[in-house]
Amino acid sequence: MELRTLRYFIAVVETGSLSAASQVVRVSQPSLSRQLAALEKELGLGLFDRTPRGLIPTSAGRHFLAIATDLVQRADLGLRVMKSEAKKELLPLTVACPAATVTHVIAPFIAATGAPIADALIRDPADAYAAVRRGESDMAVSTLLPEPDTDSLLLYERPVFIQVLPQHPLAAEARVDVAATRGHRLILMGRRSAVRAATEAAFRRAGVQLDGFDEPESSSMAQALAATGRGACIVLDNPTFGLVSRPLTCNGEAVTSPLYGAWDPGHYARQEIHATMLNMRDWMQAGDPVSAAGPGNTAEI
Amino acid sequence: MELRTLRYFIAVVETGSLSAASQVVRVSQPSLSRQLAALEKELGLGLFDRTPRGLIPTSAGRHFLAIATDLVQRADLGLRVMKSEAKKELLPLTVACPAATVTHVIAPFIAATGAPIADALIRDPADAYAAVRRGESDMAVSTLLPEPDTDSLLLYERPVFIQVLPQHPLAAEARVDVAATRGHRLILMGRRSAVRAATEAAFRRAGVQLDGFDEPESSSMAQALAATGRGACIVLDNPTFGLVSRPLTCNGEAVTSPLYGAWDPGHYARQEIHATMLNMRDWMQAGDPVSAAGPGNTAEI
DNA sequence: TATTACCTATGTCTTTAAGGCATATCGAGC
DNA sequence: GCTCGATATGCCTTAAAGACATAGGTAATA
Repeated sequence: MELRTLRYFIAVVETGSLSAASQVVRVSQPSLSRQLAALEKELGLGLFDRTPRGLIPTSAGRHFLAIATDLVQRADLGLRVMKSEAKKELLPLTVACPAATVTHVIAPFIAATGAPIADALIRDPADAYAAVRRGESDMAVSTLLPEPDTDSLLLYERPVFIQVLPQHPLAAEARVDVAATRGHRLILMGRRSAVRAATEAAFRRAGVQLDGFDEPESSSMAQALAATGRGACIVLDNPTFGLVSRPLTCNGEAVTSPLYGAWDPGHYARQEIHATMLNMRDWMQAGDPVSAAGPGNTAEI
Repeated sequence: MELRTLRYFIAVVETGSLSAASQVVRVSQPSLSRQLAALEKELGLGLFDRTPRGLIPTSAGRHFLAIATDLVQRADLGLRVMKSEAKKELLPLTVACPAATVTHVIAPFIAATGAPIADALIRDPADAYAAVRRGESDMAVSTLLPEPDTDSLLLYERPVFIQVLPQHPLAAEARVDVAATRGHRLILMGRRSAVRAATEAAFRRAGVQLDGFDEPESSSMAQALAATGRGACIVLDNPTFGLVSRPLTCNGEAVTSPLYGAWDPGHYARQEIHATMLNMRDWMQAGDPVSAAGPGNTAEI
């Protein structure tokens, strides 16, 4: 069993046929046919059911797919790690996180510190950790609580902002208490987001009724922005361009939503990932451009 | 980079020379020389310093060794898992645990349930978890608290026994309270064992002074047995052949020491390992031959 | 029902990489 | 300077991967 064979196997599962896989791995179809047969013989079981329309993996084949992808993924990762070591530079890391986190956290962090983050994959908060698990990225940044079997870190307790058009009455205040939102229409983004949970908890704590945010528009940023034109307020952790952002407070305390970093404890470059995450945490806590911004600064955009 | 190459690389690191490694992997020395050179070229860095006395790995080489062994180990494990699946049987598991655990727990468990445990590696309690981490065994059973990044299970709270010769006055009691040991010489095995910790805690709780167990003989079972001839009492969780074992109690409650099971959460057969561990736990809790034994039964041997 | 259009499997040949043998080379120790 | 034990290299052999042509089989379709 060699890694090459495993790559062929994976390509066949993914494409569903030898002919199609042969295009992907740039090897002739007969060669694939023979090597798969040899692999099945070595393992002692059938990995595919052959049909005239292609190959469909058996249950053993699906099981082996998990093993094979794990191995190939680790091998590629190992190669990446060693090659970066050869160039005597830090391994260029990739991070999976929501789109707003890229623009508001990752990009400024890279700009400020030169951290070795080479690419960012846009993922839902709920899918960011899964991307790490699938090996698509080296680490994840998300608002959701990391799963217990990953290495993780609380990066920052990010303030939640009330975001309105400049002419909105709430824009006159430096900070907005939950009680002060009474009579205003609030829009919370996402059905199961951490910001929504933190906001709902704050309103519950303050004993203030909260309504009007399960509307359909709450899932679309464009519709939410349109609603601000009709006087609505968006509740979000990342300031929105064109709106004035005012920290939301509850009994004088800022309402916050956590931001976590997570990575695979079995990653060959876990030390470097851990170091990068610690840097990101320190950088955010020392002077997150968002939270440190005064009313006339970044938070105003 | 293929698995074959990685195996060669590992053999060279382990033997320290191409000539010696060529004996191990049954490939000629020149072939190894060439393949290692090709590997170094592919990675873009030197893995070894060549000396007239052999090859010594560079720091990059030592780093790559960790990656290579991890990959090869997982590949072998994957092959094992698939082959057991091919034979439609459970994967024959191996367990690392202390010697006494084999005779008193693992062996009776296999005999009673037919669990798929094919082999047991004798390891110190402190080294059992490390054996799993090194890939030497699929799971570990130990008295020590498992490390947080492994999957683990509390198997059983095992009673601690006072073990004496049949003619010893304490043998007349069905159970021995910590207070009743006053005036007797106690021997605790091991300097940092869980049984010692549990026993010391029980004596502290009862306010009874405990002494005489930091003697040199406490580390050797043979010397401890000899001491019983001079009236001493051994404190252990596993009954000892030739001695009478009486449960140790503290304020009426049995003094116990925990037994844990642990395994690698990334193991390809983690479900099967988990199931086996759950079976072991249920079996121990339903009727551990040691704890269930009356005074005239197993505990008497 | 015959045809067509896709598949996969197999026979045969080519190419490439691994492997083996002999030997050159090198450095430490005597 | 010589020997010994190591690695590296030239040259040949072998085995496996790969390519090409083609056989065989099934589903959709005329």
